[in-house]
Amino acid sequence: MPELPEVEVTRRGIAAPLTGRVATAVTLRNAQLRWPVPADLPATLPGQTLRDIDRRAKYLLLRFDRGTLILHLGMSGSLRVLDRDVPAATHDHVDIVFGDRVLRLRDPRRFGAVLWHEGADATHPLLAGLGPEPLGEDFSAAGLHAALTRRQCAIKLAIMDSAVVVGVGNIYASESLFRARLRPGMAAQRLTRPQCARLYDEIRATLRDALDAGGSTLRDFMHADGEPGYFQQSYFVYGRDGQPCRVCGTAVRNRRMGGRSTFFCPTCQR
DNA sequence: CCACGCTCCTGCGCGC
DNA sequence: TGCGCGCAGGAGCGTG
Repeated sequence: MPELPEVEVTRRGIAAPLTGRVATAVTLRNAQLRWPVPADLPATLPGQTLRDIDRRAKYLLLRFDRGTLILHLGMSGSLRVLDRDVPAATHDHVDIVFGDRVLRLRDPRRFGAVLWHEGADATHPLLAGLGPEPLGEDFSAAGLHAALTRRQCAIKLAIMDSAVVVGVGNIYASESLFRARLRPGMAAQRLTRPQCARLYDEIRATLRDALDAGGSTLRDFMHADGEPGYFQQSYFVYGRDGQPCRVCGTAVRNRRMGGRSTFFCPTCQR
């Protein structure tokens, strides 16, 4: 499941071979993603040069001459750059062809999105209203504290809210809270300033560590027959229900919060 | 403004 | 061995 580090690794992986190239064709095999892929994309995109690729939250923003192609990988999406004549497989829904190369979106669960937007990012409903980037300069311990003082919900749900901070998914929410030694169920507004500072630090450290781990796989990222740059990672608590905490040995617990599995160590997290 | 539950979809793991 | 069920999950969106 692509979280922010995986999306950033994907961005770097596809930017290197594609930036500066001209789109020559678009193939839509299945336009029914989370929202319909615009049917006129095969008419819109060809002839336009890919100038740059940015990322905002988990959205990839492919900057073309006359607009931005917004991509989201959902839960199961992946992007690869391949030779154009590599046959498409099951769940390969969209191709953006760049001459002899192709950017191919595979997304078995089709929670992803491919959208076209002309105009400033802030004018798009999916991008307007997003909170700060966790690794950016707009995110701060003080700002996090301010955002949390209004929230009565559990801290885990708060940091997964894109209005508070973007890019913290279910896995890294549990991991960040473990590293900050905070119970996922504690009320967001009850975090003290020092606790907010710790959480701020650990959200960033958790994402940066994952990014570093992913960066090491970047070398192999674009092999035509390889899987994209998702990487194995050893988690402190995520997915480790009943197994010993790596710090103190207490059995890790799994509790459902907001319909999502939430893992924590009852001893280390208070 | 805030909180919560529903929804989209397929692959996988488990129980029988 | 095979079948069917339930769960997993990002995040927008409608409702209270």
